[in-house]
Amino acid sequence: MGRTPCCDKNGLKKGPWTPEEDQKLIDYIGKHGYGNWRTLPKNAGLQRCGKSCRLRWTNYLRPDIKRGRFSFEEEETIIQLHSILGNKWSAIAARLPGRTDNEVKNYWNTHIRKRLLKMGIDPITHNPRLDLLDISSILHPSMFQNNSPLLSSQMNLSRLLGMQQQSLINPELLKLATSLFSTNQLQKNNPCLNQQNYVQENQCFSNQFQDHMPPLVQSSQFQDILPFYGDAQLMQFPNNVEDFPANYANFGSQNCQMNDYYVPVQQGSSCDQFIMDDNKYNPSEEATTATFQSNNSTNLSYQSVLSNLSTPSSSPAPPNSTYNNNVVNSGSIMNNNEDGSTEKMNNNCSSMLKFEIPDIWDNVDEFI
DNA sequence: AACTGTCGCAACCGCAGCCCG
DNA sequence: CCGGGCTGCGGTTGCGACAGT
Repeated sequence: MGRTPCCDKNGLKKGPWTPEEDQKLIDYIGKHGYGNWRTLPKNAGLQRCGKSCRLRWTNYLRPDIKRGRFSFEEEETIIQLHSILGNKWSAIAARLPGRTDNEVKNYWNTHIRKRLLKMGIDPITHNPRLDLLDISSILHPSMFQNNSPLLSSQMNLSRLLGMQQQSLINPELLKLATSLFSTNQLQKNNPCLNQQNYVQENQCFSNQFQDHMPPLVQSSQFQDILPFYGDAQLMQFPNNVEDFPANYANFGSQNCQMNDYYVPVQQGSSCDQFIMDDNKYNPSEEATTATFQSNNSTNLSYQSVLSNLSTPSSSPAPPNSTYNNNVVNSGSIMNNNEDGSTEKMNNNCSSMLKFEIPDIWDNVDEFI
C-alpha cells in the first residue's frame, strides 16, 4: 500500500529556510504550540509541509537547542552510547541535553566516525579493523626483543588477541592505548603536565600504585602490533598479585588523566581476584570500589572515581556494561549475574581495569 | 584571481511504528 | 482486525564555506 507523501509537492517550498519563515514558525508555535504538524504550516501561513516545519523546529528553532562545538564530555558520551546503542541517534541525543538526533548523527559522521577509522577502529563494531592488522607480525614471537623476560612470559598475545570468536583485541584495550598515547604526547608537548600534577590535580595513580603495576609493552613493540596507535603503550592485567608489584614504574608517570581513576585504598601482598563490586556501585555516587582479594584476607582495594560524564546521574549505567559488573579472576573477566552467580565472559583473555577515554582525546588526531 | 576538491551541516526522503476510528 | 493518518527516526543529499593548488 503506497503512502501518500506527507505534503502535497505542488506549491510547497523546499530547501533552506528564510529568516521570515523561521519567525513565522516561532511566532506560531509561541502562541499555539505545536500540535498537528500537518495543519500547522497552513495555520502559520507557511508554504511548507508539516514535516519540514517539524524538522526545522526540532533541529534548529527550538529554544533549548544547544549550539556550537561538542564538548569532550559530549563526545565521550556519544562514543560510549554508540558502542551500546548503535545508530540510535535519538536515544543518544536524549542523553545529551540540547542536542538533536540530527546534530549527533552529523557529528558522528563528520568527526567521530572518521577519527575512529583513522585509528583503525571500526566505527560500527567499535572493534579494531582486522584488515589493518598485520596478523602474522602479531603472532610471530621474534618481533619481541629478548631483553625483557617479562615479554616472553607475560606478553601473551594469544590472550591479548582473545579467543576464537572474540574480537581480536579488547576494545577497552584500544581505548586505553589511545588514552595512553595521547596523554603521553600531551605530556611531551606540555612539560607542565608532569606526574606530580596529575597525581595532585586529577586523583591519578599514586606513586604507591605505580610501584605495583605490571609491566608495559615497549612502545615500539606496540607500534608494531598496532601501527595506527603510534607509540601508545599497553598494559596487561596481571594474572596474580605476584605479577602486580613487578615493573609498573612507567604507568603513573605517563598514563594518567583518565576519567576513571583508580586510587589505592589499602594494599595487600597478593590477590587472586579483582572485584568490581556491583553492590558497591551506585550511579548517584561518585565512587565504586574494586577489591583485590588476597590469599591472606588482606584486601587491595582501588577506588574508581567515576566521572559524572561517564555515567550521567540521570541515566544509570547499562546493566551489562563494564561499568559495574566485572570481576577479573585470574585474568578472565567474570560477569556478576543478577542472581548472584558469576559467569566467565572472556575466557582466558587478558583483561584489565576499566578505563575511560582521556580528556585529551582530541589530541589523538594530531599524532596519527 | 580562478579553479577544484573537501568538509560540514541543514534539510530532505522514505520507512516503520503507533494511534485511532 | 484493518486501514489510514501522523509522527519519529535513520540514511542520504545538496550546497555553501573553506582550503589547497
